[in-house]
Amino acid sequence: MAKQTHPTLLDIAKIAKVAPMTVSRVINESGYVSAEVRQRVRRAIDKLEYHPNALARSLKSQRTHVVGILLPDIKNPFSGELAGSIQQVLLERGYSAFLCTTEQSVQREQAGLSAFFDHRVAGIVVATLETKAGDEALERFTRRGMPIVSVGREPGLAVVDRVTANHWRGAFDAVEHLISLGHKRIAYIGASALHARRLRRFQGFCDALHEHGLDVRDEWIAGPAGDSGPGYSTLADGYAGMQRLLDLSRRPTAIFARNDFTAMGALSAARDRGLDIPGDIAIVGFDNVPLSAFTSPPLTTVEQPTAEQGRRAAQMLLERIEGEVEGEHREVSFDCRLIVRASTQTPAEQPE
Amino acid sequence: MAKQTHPTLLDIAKIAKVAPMTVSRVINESGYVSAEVRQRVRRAIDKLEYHPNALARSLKSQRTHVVGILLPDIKNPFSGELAGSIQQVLLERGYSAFLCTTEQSVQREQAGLSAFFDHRVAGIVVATLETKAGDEALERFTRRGMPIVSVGREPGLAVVDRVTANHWRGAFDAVEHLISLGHKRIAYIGASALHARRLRRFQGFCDALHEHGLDVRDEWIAGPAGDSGPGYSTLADGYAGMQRLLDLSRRPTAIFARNDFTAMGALSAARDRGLDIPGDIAIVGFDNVPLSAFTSPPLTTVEQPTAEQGRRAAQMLLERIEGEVEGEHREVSFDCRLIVRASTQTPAEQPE
DNA sequence: TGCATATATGGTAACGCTAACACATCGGCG
DNA sequence: CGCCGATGTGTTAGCGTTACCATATATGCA
Repeated sequence: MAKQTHPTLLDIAKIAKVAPMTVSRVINESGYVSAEVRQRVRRAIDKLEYHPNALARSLKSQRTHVVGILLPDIKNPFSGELAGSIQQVLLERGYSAFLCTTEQSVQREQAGLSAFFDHRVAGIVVATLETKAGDEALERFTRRGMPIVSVGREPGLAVVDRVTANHWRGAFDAVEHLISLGHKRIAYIGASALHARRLRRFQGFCDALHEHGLDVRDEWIAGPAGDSGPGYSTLADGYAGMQRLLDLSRRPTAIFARNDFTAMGALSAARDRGLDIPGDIAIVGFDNVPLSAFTSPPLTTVEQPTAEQGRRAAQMLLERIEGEVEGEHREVSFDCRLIVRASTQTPAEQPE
Repeated sequence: MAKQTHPTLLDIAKIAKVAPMTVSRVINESGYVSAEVRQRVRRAIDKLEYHPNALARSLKSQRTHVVGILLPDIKNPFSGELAGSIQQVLLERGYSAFLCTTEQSVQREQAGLSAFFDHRVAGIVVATLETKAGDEALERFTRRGMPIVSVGREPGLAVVDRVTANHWRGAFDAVEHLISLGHKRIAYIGASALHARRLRRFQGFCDALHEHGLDVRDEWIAGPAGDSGPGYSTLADGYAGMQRLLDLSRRPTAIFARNDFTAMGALSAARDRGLDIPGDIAIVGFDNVPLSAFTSPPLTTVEQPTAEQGRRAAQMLLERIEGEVEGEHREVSFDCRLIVRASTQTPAEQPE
């Protein structure tokens, strides 16, 4: 067992020849301490390289300065940027982050949430997809008075405040953009029809088609090969999905991909078949990852303000933690923005 | 102030009509407890949804089950994958992760390390670039008996165990691959000559050229525009660097990029100039990010086993924490692997 | 029957810190 | 001169948990 030993308040007190309480006062700059004693204590602190034990402090004060962040998977660039922006706000206000990624595992989700709870974090930011067990756990936590903010989740129960982007609208706009270019055969890549229903981006896709009198054809909805569930969709999923769509006798002329990586996979598959983008087939992505501006052709996509969402979520959480805000759940929704690049244009003539 | 209230051992003890110590025994499954009492206690625990306070436990037992992870920036896919693989091992062994990303800020690095220390983490995994202040802090921590494992860092001081990949060799192999194809004018994109010196990938690049009697020309070393330091190099850096190289009267015929994103930026810049890859100019990346197989053309690159490094680092750290291993610092180095794809081929004839 | 051992439970103190209170000493002022 | 508030320091207790010791009954065996 690697044993660590650390000096305590008492050690400092002995060296400075004062009571522990006085040392505490120096550290917290609270109460009265004479200049002379303060200096003596400071010197002892420096000498021993003393750092207060946050565990003991938290136990005594019944509050921590730690926030739990629950993310789906860290490879997803959305998660990364979110974590970074949340952390920035936390650090500025003297909080630290306890992080857990679930990687689609309910077990990991439970383990992570338990760890948060056991360590009595001051609050939690959740950015995972809803699960039954997860929602129940969160609900238990809120009953104990733990502030929670969700990011990018459906308006579920159990949650105090909610930050999200209008994915539905973003998808709607993207698909309407394709329609306005003259596309009538528009496919979706990113989740099976079964799982897609839960996704707002997919709903926006469907609603845009309906609004313009176009069909949502089942064969034009391409999920991952093994239908692995509603998790993040990858390059390989996009590639495989596009291949399936291109094998159809009645091909789509445009693709709405669930995210940029899926779009890039689709792009790659089309290119490998010798097709021209956007001449033969148009592609729209979602998320505006940095790379989307550098593909060939650059990808038309929808931007969601990820960092803003993270910052806002952190701020809202801290407001709850510090008791600046109480009462009703709050909801903040950010707009998405269509970014038209070269991967979309009017379709070539096609046989009906 | 959002106040949380949690039941304690004492609450359970009262309900189950036993002493707190007995409850503790039930929870930890230590010592003797009769079946009947155990059941009574269990029922009380379920009724109140009691969860032991990890803070109090840690304070008493003088050990935590929390590991600090210090990362450069989370957007970097290497960091993401590393964090994920470390976490997996930690969770399996009942540990949780305290995470901090430095984003090139010495101040954030210090704040993060202090937070780790104040919370008395059981150990630390560091994957940031060396800084003077950071090394000093780590050295102080080791003096206190805190186990530390570094990943991907130089063999610096202050650190117990070290996990790394042989970046030098990977770069050497990649450049030798270009040379074997007949390239003689090979450029580097990713850091200014000043900062590149510290990078093993750059050293491998230089050494390969020297070994084959080729020059390392200063004008063929392209760093980011503002020379922003040794941090991660981006798509935009690659794009801008390639533009500068293509403006030279004496152009390179091949590019060794510091990482895949830089390579993709370079690829994009070359394409925008109407150049053919690899016909006009060959490009090699580094890291084998998923996307590198899907660019056009797919990118020749060097793979480093990121997840293995993370898992190994976590294992080594846990071995130290649990006292299974003591004494001398250990070093583990993983091999990189050249992955030849379509972005490299024999150069076209060029005027000398 | 007596005594060692296994089984079962409780009491006390301590981990490191700080809120709350107690107790000084000092200057100022009616 | 006595009283008040400001200033400076110490004492006590408790946050929730568990290590350690004490106690009590049950069981086995000579």
